[in-house]
Amino acid sequence: MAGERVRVDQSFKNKTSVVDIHILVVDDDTTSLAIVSAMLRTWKYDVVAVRNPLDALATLRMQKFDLVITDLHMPVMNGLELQKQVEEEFKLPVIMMSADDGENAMLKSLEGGAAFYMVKPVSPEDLKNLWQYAVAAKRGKSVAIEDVKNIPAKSSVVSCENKQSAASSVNQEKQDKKDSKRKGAPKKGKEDGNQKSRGARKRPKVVWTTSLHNRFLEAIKHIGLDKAVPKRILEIMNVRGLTRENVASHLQKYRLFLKKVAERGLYTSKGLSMRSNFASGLPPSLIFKNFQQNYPQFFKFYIPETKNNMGSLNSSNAAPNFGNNNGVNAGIQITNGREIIGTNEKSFNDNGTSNGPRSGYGMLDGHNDNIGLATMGNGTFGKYMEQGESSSAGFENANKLLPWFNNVNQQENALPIFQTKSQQQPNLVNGGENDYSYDDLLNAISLMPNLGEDDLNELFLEETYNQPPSQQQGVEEEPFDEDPLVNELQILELSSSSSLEENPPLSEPAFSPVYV
DNA sequence: ACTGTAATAT
DNA sequence: GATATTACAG
Repeated sequence: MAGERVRVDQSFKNKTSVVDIHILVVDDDTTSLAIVSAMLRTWKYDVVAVRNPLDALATLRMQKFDLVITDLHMPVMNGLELQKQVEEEFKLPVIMMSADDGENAMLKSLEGGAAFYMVKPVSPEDLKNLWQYAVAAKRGKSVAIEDVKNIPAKSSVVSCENKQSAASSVNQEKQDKKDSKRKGAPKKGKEDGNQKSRGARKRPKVVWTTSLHNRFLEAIKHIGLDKAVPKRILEIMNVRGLTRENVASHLQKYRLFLKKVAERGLYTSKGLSMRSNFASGLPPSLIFKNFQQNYPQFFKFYIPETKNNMGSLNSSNAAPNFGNNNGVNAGIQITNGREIIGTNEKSFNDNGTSNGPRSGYGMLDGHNDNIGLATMGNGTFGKYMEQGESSSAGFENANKLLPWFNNVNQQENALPIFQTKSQQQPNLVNGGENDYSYDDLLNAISLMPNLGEDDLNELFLEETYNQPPSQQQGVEEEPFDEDPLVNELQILELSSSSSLEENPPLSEPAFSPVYV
């Protein structure tokens, strides 16, 4: 039902026109309705016009739309009420339209959930770029909003991706970092500014779109976490124009992210944004399903004998080490906010060179949204360990665990992950082992401290806007160009020549990487 | 030759 | 703020 696709004309870059965006226009004023509809059609939108909200709802139930534009003031049901209903039933973005330019009406609409507010009379220009709302909503994230003017800051749709990791108040542990390098003298005898007019970068910046990042994640998964070094990732990603430096930079950031997440215990509201760039663009449930399918063997726990033994883990139970040459032990490190179980604060920043305790960052699988789905409540680990007495949310127990994959030694690419409720009690959840439902997600999330309603809402929104393919009805899935602006990066043809046989580069790219 | 890390530039 | 570049060290 809500899984229809939005196809963006490849040529939109020049023509600024969009095809296949279905818009429902609702206005009791026939004239206004006709004008707006006509204007929308000039921009090549597919438009259906109805005169009252009830008809609108009926129409929505019969036909797929990407966007609803409604007048605010209407009899029987006003635009706000309609928006609520549309939101609830169809999860479509609603754009409010009204001659009322009062702040009150605008704020009410936007706060009520409208994606945008347009004051009548609307101009063609106002309508030109509305497709971006549809696309943004559909993808649960922002797109490159280019020409839309006056985007209200409160828009719930626009740029929701960019507000990732807002606070990030975790920067405290790092200031005392003895600033070893780059301190006094840049030895390299290039003191003065002989900057060779580096104003123009040879290559523009790579935009790490979700898809490109997903490819990056897939490459890591493909290679194996501990072997995932820039050069190798680059090979596997197989993206034309992408440089090792690009990958290294991104990998650096990615690791920082992982570290942060691991340190924070994977569950805080602000620290783990479901919309992080490092979260896969897939909906959480789908991610999880995928993960389960891809790594069924990983859904077991290893329970360490004691706490604080991470640094002395022997080879048979060591966490995967993907800090390849610096002795960093990677593994999920559950924190209770202060102490990191399995290592300790002192050793966490230890930069020594001996075999002593090392800190590290937890590694997640490429679809690290999984961490957000971890169920850590009471009973979750009942199968594997004795439960404490806590009857609260149950994190106490979790703090005593150091779960990661049971095959950590067999496979170099072992990935630590938490177990889900579904995984444990497959028969109790929707009767299907592989079925991760909303309830499942909600259940898991709700057991995590510091997750507010907003987070849940976000999750639901994302889930809704990104229906798994299996739930899409009769809509063929084609690669979606999330940012069709530029298309310079191309996937290289699969070169099956060299030593990549066992791990051939990814093929069949499903994205359009871009430069900026 | 390559990597990770961090500082710094764009 | 995200990404690139650079320096440095291993």
